[in-house]
Amino acid sequence: MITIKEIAERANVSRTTVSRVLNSSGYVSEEAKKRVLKVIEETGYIPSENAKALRTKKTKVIGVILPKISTETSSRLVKGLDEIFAMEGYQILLTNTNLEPEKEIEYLKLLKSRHVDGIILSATNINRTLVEEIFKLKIPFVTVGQYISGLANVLFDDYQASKEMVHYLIKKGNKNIAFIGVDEKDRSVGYCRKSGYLDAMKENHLPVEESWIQKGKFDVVSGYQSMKAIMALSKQKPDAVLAVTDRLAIGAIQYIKEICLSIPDDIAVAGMGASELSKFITPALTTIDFSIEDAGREAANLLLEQINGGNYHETIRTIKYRLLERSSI
Amino acid sequence: MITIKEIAERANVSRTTVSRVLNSSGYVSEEAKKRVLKVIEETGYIPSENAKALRTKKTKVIGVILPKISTETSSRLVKGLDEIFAMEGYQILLTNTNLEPEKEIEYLKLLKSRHVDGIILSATNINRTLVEEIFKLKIPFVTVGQYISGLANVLFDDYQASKEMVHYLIKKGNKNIAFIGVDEKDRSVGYCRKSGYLDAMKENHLPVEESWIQKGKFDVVSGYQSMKAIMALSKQKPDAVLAVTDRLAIGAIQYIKEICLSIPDDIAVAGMGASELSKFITPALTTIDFSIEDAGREAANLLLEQINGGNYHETIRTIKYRLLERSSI
DNA sequence: CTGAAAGCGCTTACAG
DNA sequence: CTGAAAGCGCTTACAG
Repeated sequence: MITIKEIAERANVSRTTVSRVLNSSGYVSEEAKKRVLKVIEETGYIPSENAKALRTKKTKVIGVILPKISTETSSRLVKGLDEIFAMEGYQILLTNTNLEPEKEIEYLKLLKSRHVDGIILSATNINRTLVEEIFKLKIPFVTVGQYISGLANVLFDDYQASKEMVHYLIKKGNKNIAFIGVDEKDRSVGYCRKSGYLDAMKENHLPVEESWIQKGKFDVVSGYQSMKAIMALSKQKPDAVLAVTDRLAIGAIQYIKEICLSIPDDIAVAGMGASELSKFITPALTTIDFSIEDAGREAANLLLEQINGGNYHETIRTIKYRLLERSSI
Repeated sequence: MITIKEIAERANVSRTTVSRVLNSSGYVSEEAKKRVLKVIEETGYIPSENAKALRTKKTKVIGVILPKISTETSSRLVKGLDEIFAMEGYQILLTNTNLEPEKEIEYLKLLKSRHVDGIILSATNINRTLVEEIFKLKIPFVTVGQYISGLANVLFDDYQASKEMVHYLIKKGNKNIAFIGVDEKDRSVGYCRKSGYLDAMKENHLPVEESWIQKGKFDVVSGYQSMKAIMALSKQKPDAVLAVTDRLAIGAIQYIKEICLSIPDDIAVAGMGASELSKFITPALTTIDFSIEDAGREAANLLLEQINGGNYHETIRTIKYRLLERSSI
């Protein structure tokens, strides 16, 4: 491989001078500069970022920790991140925990060892050891999707979104509203969205039958099963259902169609997430768009602020969601 | 930051010895080893991959160049890649050209400057300069999706898949089969899939009306428009349509529904790509699953072979596709 | 305007 | 079994 040394020799200057033209820093005579540039052009020399990083302590790479690599959420988030980071000349080092919590810590260390300039964590479940490790790192850090005290957070308004959807259902004439959630260990999707539902029902003095509340697992099949359970177990049959995820909602729709009830006349269905799917299924699904790309952009900007300024105190940015009215309600 | 030097001092050994226990290489007495390990534990020392890479010329990172970051194809590909690379301790450095050809070359250089151990290129349009740059790089390299002579290629069987789908359409009783394609500059999706269609029609002695062949742009809207054009311009109305992409097919379905024709009775619709969408729209779309994850795994393995063995001659691996029979035909 | 030299944090012959 | 020293490819005070 060709190095700065060789360029220096060929151009008849010192490595210092080559470095200066490379970084346009310090004084270099036009003449010397021209010679150096010519040699670089001829040789196709590309400076080693690695060596540079070792000296300067800046790698211009950002580590991203994802819970799952090929979900729509992950790819929308990465898209938003990349938009900002690419503009500033940062690269993204991708890391996928596959939902295994030990991997989060493993990757935290790995990213540290690679001297990334900052880390973005798309979190699902937060535990104490993870948080401790994050603080040990002492590195620019932003988490998105789950709140971690003391850090920079980009959050979705899970509680309000869920609440607003219930209000919307009620406004549309529904009263007996069932709910398909997920494990509450997932604080945002599991706990907050359920709270929103419960509080909205309470505010409207609407009773909630215990059997109306079922728990699924982020996939279509468990949406189907949850809906089935709701219909089987409830005394008062619901006239609407809110699922915390579009896929869950789609599963519910499948079951409702199967038993030949009509949507939204017999049962209205609400999803959350605004997946691509939601637009094209029949009936088109009314859902919440959490604007994941915005979250990505916001997170990138927050991280950049830390990298450049060094503002490390707790920050919370809540991303605006939109309720997409379609035909399932 | 804490370095190997400090560990050495604290453990009362040389940096050499610390390095040896870090890499379990060479002889180290149990006693010395124990001391070193203890200090590492206490200090939470994490060796710098950067410094290591500078010496060893191995970074354990793989550069991936994607045409678009948040498509289903990209994320399925990355998933496959990650499965293999993660097992071998490689990280993925992600790079997104956003379909701008100049960026491909830019990122090629950037990845080189970061001393990635190899590069995976998910290609769309191939041009001469790009190919030249790739060869200049002299670095383990695999392209997926488009053939580049002299390199390791992971390809989809676009021609055969398209042909088989037409045969299937014919077997199901369709004769007048229209076609929605894309620009033929995209050799795989545009050119090969169209050839497959044309040849299958010819083999079956089926005439093709010029107006049956329309060109879209990878999105739902242009599928809709293409279908509209087909219906408006054709003398003999088609009884089936093959779209080279599921999104195109979904656009076609939208238009067909809009003019109150029934699918598949009046017009059968075939897609390609096996997007998530295809499963859930009504009617469920018959399509081709190109097994993108397999392609990712295959590409990763090919690259690893090059990295370890240094086998640089042309290779072609064609990934098996599956025809998914659903209700749109 | 220019260059010699030190140093970033590692690994690896080499000598003992 | 262990360590001194050189070197990976850069940048950056410092001196001139």
